[in-house]
Amino acid sequence: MRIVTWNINSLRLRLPLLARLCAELQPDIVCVQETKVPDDLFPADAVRKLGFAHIQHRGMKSYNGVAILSRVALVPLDDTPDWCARSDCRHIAASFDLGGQPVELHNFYVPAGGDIPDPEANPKFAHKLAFVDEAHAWFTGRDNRRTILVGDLNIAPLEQDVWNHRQLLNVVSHTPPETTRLLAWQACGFVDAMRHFVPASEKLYTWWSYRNRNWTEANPERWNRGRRLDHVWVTPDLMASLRDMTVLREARDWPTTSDHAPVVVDFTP
DNA sequence: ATGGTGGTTCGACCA
Repeated sequence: MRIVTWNINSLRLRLPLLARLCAELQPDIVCVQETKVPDDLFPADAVRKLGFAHIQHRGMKSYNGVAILSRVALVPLDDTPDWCARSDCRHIAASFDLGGQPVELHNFYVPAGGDIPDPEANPKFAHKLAFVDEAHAWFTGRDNRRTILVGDLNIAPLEQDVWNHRQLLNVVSHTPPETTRLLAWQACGFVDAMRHFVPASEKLYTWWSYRNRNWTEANPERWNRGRRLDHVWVTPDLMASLRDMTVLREARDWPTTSDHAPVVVDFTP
């Protein structure tokens, strides 16, 4: 069972790249964020042609939007909160069968939080912190079993999740109020599945800014200034099923691609 | 300290 999470930054614009991803990786389930497509305009036919007969999507005009594209049957999970009472299409969940038992899959797109890391001065940052607190509280109140949580969480929690820890300590995505909250949410019942495969002492990124041009090895000044904003968490009862994890870094070099790379995780039943 | 790029939608907002 291969699951991919990818902030695709416009599903309609990048349908050809989704096709390429599927041709190269043959994923069973793809969780996408920032689809930027309202539900009535969702390109369901094109997605079905890629082999995903089972689709759950929650979108709005212009912003946000999440979807789960699956080759295997999905049972939608509808009793999820309206985070921060905004109806802004940042979470969708469903369960599917893994080895004869259901697994619950949550796909999140956490608010980016704007530029100023001060909740008093920046309502977007306050929203981000409140969103993570709410999600933490909701999962804390549940019996988390056989659950996978993926998505663009827009926070790089560990020192080696950014290209320069000290330099980014006051940059939104890596500030202590964010990283502390994210790790507290994770600790309420999850294991970091990416760090299960790559030790915390090694650099690991999933996002490279569009604004950093010429980020090639030939340009060491700007090379590889990444952050790990995308995550895969699992409940401990699924750790024995974890088989492999890859950040498809090469996808960040595809023409007209997203600023996020897909994260691929393989499970065995 | 600033501005750098990209998507949605057509001026401004968001990332």
